[in-house]
Formats: sequence, structure tokens, C-alpha cells
Amino acid sequence: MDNNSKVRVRFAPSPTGYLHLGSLRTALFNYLFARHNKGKFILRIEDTDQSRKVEGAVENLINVLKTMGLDYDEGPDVGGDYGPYFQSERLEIYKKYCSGLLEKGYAYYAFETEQELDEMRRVQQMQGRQTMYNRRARHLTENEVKEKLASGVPYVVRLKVPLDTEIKFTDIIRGNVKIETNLIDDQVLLKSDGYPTYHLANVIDDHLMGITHIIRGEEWLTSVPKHIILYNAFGWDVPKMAHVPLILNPDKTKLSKRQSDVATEDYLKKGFLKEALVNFMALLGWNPGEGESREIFSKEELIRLFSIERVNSAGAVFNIEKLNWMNSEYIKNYDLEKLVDLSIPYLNKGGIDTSDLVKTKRVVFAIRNYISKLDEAPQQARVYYKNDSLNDEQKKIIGNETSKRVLSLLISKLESLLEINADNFKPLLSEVQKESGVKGKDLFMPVRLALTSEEHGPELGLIAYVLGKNEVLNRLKTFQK
RNA sequence: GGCGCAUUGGUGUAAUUGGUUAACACGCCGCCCUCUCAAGGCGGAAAGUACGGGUUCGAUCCCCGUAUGCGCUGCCA
Repeated sequence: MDNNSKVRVRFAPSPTGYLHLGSLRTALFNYLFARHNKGKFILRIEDTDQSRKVEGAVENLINVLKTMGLDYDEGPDVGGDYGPYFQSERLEIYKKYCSGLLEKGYAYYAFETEQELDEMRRVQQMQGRQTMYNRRARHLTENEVKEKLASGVPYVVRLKVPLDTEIKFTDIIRGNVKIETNLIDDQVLLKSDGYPTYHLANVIDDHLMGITHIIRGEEWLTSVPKHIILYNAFGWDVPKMAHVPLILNPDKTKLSKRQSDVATEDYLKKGFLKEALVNFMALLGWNPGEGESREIFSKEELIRLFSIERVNSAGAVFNIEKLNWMNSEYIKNYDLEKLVDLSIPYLNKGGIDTSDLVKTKRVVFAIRNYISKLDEAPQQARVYYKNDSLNDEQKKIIGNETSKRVLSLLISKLESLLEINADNFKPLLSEVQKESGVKGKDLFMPVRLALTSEEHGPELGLIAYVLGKNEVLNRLKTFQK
């Protein structure tokens, strides 16, 4: 990487109300790139569409980024030397630079109404021609423009795209791209409500904020020429660019609400761990290569290994099965205390009383191998809290002679045991087996029924450990007589 | 329709500068472990690299075309 200038990258979402998984990954790639290069990661809110304002969207966005651990160096709530970081608070800046473009003839006023433009498009469509602004306001005389402005007719400012040439650029991920300028629309830069469009605001802000690398979604690739025209008009350097591929549904269409959850919040809510989510999203479209076959990486490792050049250029299907697997790997290996803290809300929500912290901890220890995400915790934990009566079939099993022999033998052995831990209950059963000659199902099922009133469940050692010596004895004794 | 981008097993990916029996992981199947359910261990099926042409002694890798998918084609971002 070139270290001449300090790396500065930005994540520039428009606040739509939730953080789309695709945006999450774009943010993550920006973050990893910045941290890898010891640069700055900036959050900028692109709220220039007044009609799409969503209450509380920014707060939510910031919240999710923070819980995901994607901390930024500059942004709305943390400040920085290049603010403000809300585009809606930078209107004067855009106007100023836009006037500059107007003066130098790189942009022009246009006065069509939306209805007129719709009509223009409709006609073009009917004629099978490309739909784009016909650039007619370019030919307005100076006086015509003056008159219209003076009379207060609403106007927009449009980019005067240079005709009959080609714009070439190099994308870090995709290589060289070129587009004929005649196919590029005279994009609106300043809307009639005085707000800039994405194209104008984005170019000005990226320059003013000293952005060195633009890492963003693939959907922006075809707008790059417009941006380059703007950079040239302003006389500014064009930042390096990397357009990351889309995340797809299983049928390879763009990831959509119709086919799966798309909001990062939804996955967090279901009990995917942020570490697993980060790990998984990083590997969706990127990998460290060089014969690396591991797939579990901490954030620190990802930072160390990440390089934007190794991001894939094709879209990647979001494979929930693999996320499930990865999340279960994290759950299995997570710090137990922390996992307990994270699990408690889920257990409570499932109606499980967690006030006995010692037991709760044992329960979490016991279920961690059985769940792939936290919202499965209550269902797996339930068995450790139940004390139902047995049905007739089960009573028959537990009431027979061998079962009684097993239970009494086990009770006597248990009584001499100080405390049950995760490993010392199973050996007890082996002893019972040796001494009684009872083995297999005949040995285990009465114990299982006595302890859980279920024929299926986790291994008995775990169950005994979770219930504790007293409770185990109580339950066994109920069925001894 | 036009323009742009993409294309390795079902999915995510790997394959030093073109030379490999095309590798790994998820998922799937089977076996082992086992009272059951997971976990774990072992093994298997699964792509000849979208298709068709080139270039080359040799192409997953370079070039062209076709197909397919996606993106853009807004006073949305």
C-alpha cells in the first residue's frame, strides 16, 4: 500500500432506518482497510433526500455500527476536523461549489418540471430510445436564464457532460473501465429544493474530507464517470476506488427482504454474535488467500490480513447455513461468563427464570454445544428446569425391578460424592453398570426419566451437573420406592 | 432497449509469474463414538473451471464472441 498519504476512508450511508447487510459489509471493508493501513475511518450521513427522512434512523445506524464494533474516528457524534458529518448541514458548501461550476461553464441551469421530464422519458421509451435528459437547457441564452431566475421559476443545476469522448478509470477490484460520455446523462447536481444530489455532495465531501479511497457498493460503478467529470471540473485529484460486489439471495438476485432478513439488527436479535457476523461477512467476497485454510478469524486477525485487492469481483450468495455453523463455532468457544450475560435476555424471553446465577451458568455451559444461535437457548435449556410427572409408559419403565436396582445403587454412590461436576457423574454410572450388570438403555433410561421426565435430551453427565447433587438425589429418590 | 460489471462442485472460496489427481469450508450421505439428541472423529458423493472459438508445447489463469445473472439508465442513495 502506498503510505505517502495517510489513508482516509468513509462509510457514507443514507439513513433508511436499518443497516442492510450489504451496507454492513461495505462498512466492514472500509473499517478493515482503514485499520490495516493505520488510517482513518469516517462516518458521513448522506441525508440529502428530504422525502425519505426516517425518524430515528441515524441513531439506529450509529447504534448498530457500535454494537458491531465498527468504531469510526470521525462522524456525527464523535466530531472531527472535517465536519459537519451530516450532508444536510453542509448545504452552503455545496451551493458555493456549485456556483463555481456554473461560473466556469461546467454546469447549467435547467427549468423543466418533473412532469415535463416524465413526459420526455415516456416519449423516449415509446420510441425505443435511451431515456435521458435531452440537454436542451444547455442552449438557453444568458438572458433567458436571467429572466427565469428573476421570475422565481424553480430550477435545478445540471452537469454539462463533455460530449464525444470517453472516461476511463481503474477500479482496484475490477481493473479498467471505460464509458462513452454521450451515454452519460446531464445529471442534476442541485435539486430545486436547494439540496444537492448524491453525485455532487459525494464528490465535494470526499474531496473536502480528504478521502483517499472510495470503497462502496457495485451499484455505484456506472456513476463513476459523472464523478470523474466533476473532479476534473473542480481540478481535484480523483480518489482511488474499489467497488465491492453485491450480496445475493440463494437464487442469485440481489439480497432482498422478500427472501430473507436483510437488516443487521435482525441477525443480532436472533442471537448471532457480533464476532461471528463480522467474521462471516468479511469472508463473503473476500479471503486471505495464500493457502490460508482457516475460516475463523478474530477482528484483529482480519485487520492484519485484509487487503482490498483480494476482494472478489462477483456477487456472493448469502448462505445462512454457513453463518449458522460459524455462529455455533463462536458460541462453543466463547468466554463462558460473557456468553452467560448474552444468553440471559434470550432465556428470560423464553420464560426461563435466571435468578439463580450459578445454575444459569451451568445451563449455558451445558447448552452451548446444542445451539447455533442464542434464540435457540430457551428451547435447549428447558429440560434443565422441568419437573413433570411421567406418563404411564414412562412409569412402567422406571418402576421395574432393574430400574429400581439402578436407582438405589446410584443414590448410594452419589451420597458419598462431594459435589457433581461436569465429568464425575458418568463414571458413577459405569460403576453402577459393573456392579448391577445392567447396561445400555436399561441403565440410562430410568436415570434420564427420573432427572428430566424425557426420553431424549443431552447427555446425563451434563444434566446431573446442571441440577446439582441435591436436586439429583431428590429426583432419584422420588422414584426409588 | 442501451451501457457497465460478473461467471470454479448446491453455497462461500483456493489454486506462487499459464504446467496441480482442481484444494479447503458449509451443506448433504455413510461409518465410528453413544441410552437419546447434539458435539467430535473418519470416509464419501459432488465442479474438469458457463458455452464456443482463439493465442500457446500447455490454459481456471491471456484475447474475442455468445449465453446467463446482476447493476445503472430518477430533482433516490
